[in-house]
Amino acid sequence: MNIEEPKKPLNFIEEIIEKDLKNKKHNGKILTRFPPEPNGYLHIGHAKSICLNFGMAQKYGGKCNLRFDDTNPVKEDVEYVDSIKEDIHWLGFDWEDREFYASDYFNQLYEWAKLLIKKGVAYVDDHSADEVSATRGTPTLPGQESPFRKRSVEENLDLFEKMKNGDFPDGTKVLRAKIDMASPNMHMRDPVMYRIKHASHHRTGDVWCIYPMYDFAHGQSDFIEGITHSLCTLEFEVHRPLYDWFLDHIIDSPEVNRSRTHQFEFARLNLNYTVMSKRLLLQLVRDGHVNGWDDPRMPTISGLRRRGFTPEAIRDFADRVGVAKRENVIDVDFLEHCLREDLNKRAHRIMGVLNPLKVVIENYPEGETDELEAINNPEDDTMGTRNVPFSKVLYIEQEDFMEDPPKKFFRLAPGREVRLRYAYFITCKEVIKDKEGNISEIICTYDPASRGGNSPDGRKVKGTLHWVSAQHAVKAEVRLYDRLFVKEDPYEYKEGENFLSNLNPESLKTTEGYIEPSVKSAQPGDKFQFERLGYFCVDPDSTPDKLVINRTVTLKDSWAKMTNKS
RNA sequence: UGCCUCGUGGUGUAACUGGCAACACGUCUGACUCUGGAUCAGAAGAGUCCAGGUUCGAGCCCUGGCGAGGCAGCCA
Repeated sequence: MNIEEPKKPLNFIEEIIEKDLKNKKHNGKILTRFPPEPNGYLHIGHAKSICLNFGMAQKYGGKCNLRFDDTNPVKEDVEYVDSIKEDIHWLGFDWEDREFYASDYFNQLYEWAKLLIKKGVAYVDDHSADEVSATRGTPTLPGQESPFRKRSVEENLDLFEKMKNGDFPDGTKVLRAKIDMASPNMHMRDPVMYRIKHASHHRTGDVWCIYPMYDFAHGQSDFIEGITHSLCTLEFEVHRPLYDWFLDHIIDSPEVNRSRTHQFEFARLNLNYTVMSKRLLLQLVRDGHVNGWDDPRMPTISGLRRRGFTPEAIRDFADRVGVAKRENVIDVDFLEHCLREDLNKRAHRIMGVLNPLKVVIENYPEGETDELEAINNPEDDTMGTRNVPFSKVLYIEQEDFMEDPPKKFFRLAPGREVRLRYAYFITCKEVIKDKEGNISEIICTYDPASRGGNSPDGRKVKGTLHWVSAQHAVKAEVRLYDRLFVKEDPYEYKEGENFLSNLNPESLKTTEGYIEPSVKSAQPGDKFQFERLGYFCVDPDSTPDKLVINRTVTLKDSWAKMTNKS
């Protein structure tokens, strides 16, 4: 465990686990589970839960199960099962052979339902959904008992079996727990345990036409698997009495009961400039506001992966935001900070120009090419060096030249000398404009003695620019992403509007970039830093003759910050 | 006029279970630099939602307010 000096403070879950471990509550065992419903793609909020559940298991020498909460066949699909498994593995976690489904337990659940009927604490209700709803009361008003509540055990057993056999159409009957229609906790007002759905299930096919509700499946699934700590988000807090109630009525052995599973709730992750609801994410996909679940602007795991995030960065993020019970909204900047920190250490550096400005080196021999050595990663010299070709015609970034520069502009301007990274010092001699007066190219001279980037006379230049040789550069489609929403809180909109009106119309801009030839061999998923610009990765849309590159995140830019202020 | 949970710098998370609030991110300085990146050094920023109470002493305990979130699917 952790007996070391720095001892990071424990979150409340860790405190509970350590206490339980000390008291040998579960015979010193820890077993958690990650229980997604396969009805959508996983997002960064799930990543927090995955990291927590697998992380606790790892930290305390336990295991973590993967269990699909597949109790509602009409919403679920294998497509989602597959994507969820892929995402969890990609994040770096493994459930080994412990891949379970709530549907694995349908038989057992059915038996337990009959047991509750026999105990007189469950009954078949003929009410329609509307009637059930109308008699449930409100949070401030008690509900009314159903007239079917006092059916005999025999009748209930018979009816329930007929429900199972498919004798009744959808919605005509439900099995309910007999608890307390006046309970201040709505979930205890005779909650529905089973409903009829003549729908085929992605795993059990047409074997069943009645399906258990979440509340009647989750706690028991935890119990069957021997989960010690069932971690979920805050909205399930009010379900806990019910979670316990079902178990109370199912477990008859005091010894088993002593170490049985317990639910603990933590606050879900929220990010600003982002929506996290599966329903809304689905809407974005279905209505074509983004290009699929893995659109790099989506907060889905698959979107982040395609955007160029690393699992390490996401895990670090999950670790650093912590776990507590209070509502929180985390700055997306912090997520990006964690990413930059990771990529800074590992990303191969190359040069690429996004908004090219032609530079002609007047005194450089026509047709000649020079190979200059460039460092692949200044943070890690084991990554070595590469050669970058230099020639008479180059591209630099438009923003790196100003005809009439302000005080603190360190880059190129008429008469000024700057360094081209790993290459030469150049001095701007002339600015050439087109008929409209736009700068079309600039003429410079270079100092051959500054080859490699330093001048023998020790003179200094204030600016260093990235560049690319025009004749050697590889063209690529570069996709520049920005946040999907313009508002910090996308749910804040005017009356009559919805969250879609907060979509950022400029969340994706595409441009043609010129990149140094070493990218030619890059494969989808490869990540690198374009010096001075940001981190980028190769998109799977790339083909052998067309490179598509995503901008993952920009570098911090203190010049931009300065100019934005004034 | 119900129940549950929560309320600590701008944002998160801590405070050895009562000893005058720490860490990270952000912000602002400065140093260094062949990425205006990275790195390094430093600063500002909360007196812990409010009001009482217990105590020598409270962010931690008690009482009462106020505020936020959750709960009325045959969704999970």
